[in-house]
Amino acid sequence: MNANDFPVTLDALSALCKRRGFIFQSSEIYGGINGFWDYGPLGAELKRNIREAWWKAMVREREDVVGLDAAIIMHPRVWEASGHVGGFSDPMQSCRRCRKMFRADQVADQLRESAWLSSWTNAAASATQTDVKWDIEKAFRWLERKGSTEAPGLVARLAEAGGGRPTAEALKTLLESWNRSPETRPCPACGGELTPPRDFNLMFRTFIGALEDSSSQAYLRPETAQGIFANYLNVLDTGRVKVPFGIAQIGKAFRNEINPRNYTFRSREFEQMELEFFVRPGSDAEWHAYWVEERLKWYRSIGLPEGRLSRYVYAPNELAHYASACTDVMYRFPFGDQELEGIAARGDFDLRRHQEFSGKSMEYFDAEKNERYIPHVIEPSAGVDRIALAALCEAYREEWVPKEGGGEPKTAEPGRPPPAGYEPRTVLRLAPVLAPIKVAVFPLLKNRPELVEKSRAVYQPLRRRWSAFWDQTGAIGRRYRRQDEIGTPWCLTIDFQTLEDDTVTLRDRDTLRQERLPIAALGERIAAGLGEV
RNA sequence: GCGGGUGUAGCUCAACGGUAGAGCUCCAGCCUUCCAAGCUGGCUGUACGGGUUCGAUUCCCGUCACCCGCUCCA
Repeated sequence: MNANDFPVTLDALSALCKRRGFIFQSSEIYGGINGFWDYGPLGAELKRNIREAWWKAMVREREDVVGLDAAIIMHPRVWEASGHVGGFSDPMQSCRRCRKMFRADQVADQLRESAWLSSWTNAAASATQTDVKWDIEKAFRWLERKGSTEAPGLVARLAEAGGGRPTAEALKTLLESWNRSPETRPCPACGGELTPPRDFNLMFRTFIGALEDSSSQAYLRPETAQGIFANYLNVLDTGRVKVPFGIAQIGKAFRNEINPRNYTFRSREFEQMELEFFVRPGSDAEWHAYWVEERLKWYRSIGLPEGRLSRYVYAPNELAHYASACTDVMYRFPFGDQELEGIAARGDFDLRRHQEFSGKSMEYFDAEKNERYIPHVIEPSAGVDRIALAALCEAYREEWVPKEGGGEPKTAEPGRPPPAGYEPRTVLRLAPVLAPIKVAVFPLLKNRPELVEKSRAVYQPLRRRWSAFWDQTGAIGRRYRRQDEIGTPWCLTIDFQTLEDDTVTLRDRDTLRQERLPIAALGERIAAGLGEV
């Protein structure tokens, strides 16, 4: 890689993606809608290539993994079992000062355990034999003494209410308000003002049938994984599978993210590629390590280099209570190291929960070992859109290329004009397997019918096999540049020699080199370049 | 979600309380024997809604979107 750590900005990349038809903002003609993206003709091909590379590596080439395509909307009980409804469907309050989030129904409990509040209560309570009363004066003195360190949010709030500095009067008003309406209670962490309870469930809700009431409420799946767990028994019964085995699925998932950012990186609608790999309890660690390596290998195979990939290993206190290990595959985006995929060892949590909620036994009988158990699961879960974005970031280059051909491109130095004899180009150096268009076919000149006709004849059989493109517009150099910008690895040019001996020139996107080869050899040459042989 | 900023053609940018312009791109034609050449012609725009005004792209308000920071991301 060149010296510049992040040679591409998201601005430059998103401009190219829009200009060339990779990615559009959803509903753009109506002003756009935050958190949703549409993939144009080239983006659709790119994503399809990513999915196919994954499916090939995870399902087709393996004997121990089968595929699945489950519905997006599932029985609402699925999300109770998974834990998505319950902990996260309750209204939340966040502190306007320290920004911490609290479940509204837990604020009272958390206040009882709050350090600043007990300190304050102890200082302000004036106990008689029959009653405990708050002494405003004492309370105010505590605030003046310890408030700014122990409850800065509360002090700030009183100062605001008191017109610059805290007053006993403002305190009295505040205490009365807390007694009147519990929703105005202070932040358990800092004493600041909490927002009113708001719904922070990140699942999109919908209704089944025409009646919109609570009994018909359903959710768009926030992850594809549950479709796999819910079908575990079906696949076990019909798929002729034996532990260890996996079920793989690709599909859309939806999360009502509070604040989508970084182009397509965090979207509200996104596509996941998930594998649930079921193993014998006790072999979790071994299989987890295996899948981390497998997945990293796959990322390298689609052109993401070792140097930009990393793994984030969760510390024990970061793990969900049921997980024994989790490793994220990270990619160095222009906006920092971010997760492409999480590989988690989830134990038997999911199957056990579904057993509990559905009443169906999830036990597996292991005939070889003659034992019965609920399999443990290793879950590699990847985001298609994130991988597409990483591939685009990785591929995007601004280069200087020699004007007359013959010579290697150089990496452009940002903000400087190219040296004499060179001109700039933008190129996507996508791995050929991901390139939306594999090969472009040009007649050298468009006003020579024999060249045009011949080029069509070369093009037709190629497009039946690969995504191919034919173009006769403009000078040949311009057509090469256009293909460079969308990542087409090879361009074929039909010239006058072709008419004599049925050979064409094949121009390489990355090296700019041309080789002349017989039309009959094209199929093999391109297949080899794609690693298909 | 909070604070700040920004919205004019596909892109980069002009202009103006009274007919919105350039370069590049794109399309068509001519030309062109391998890396964005040239000539001719053409398409396309004031984010959306409301207000003020004789008249609003311009001023005001709201909404939406985008950017930056914070937050959030099971």
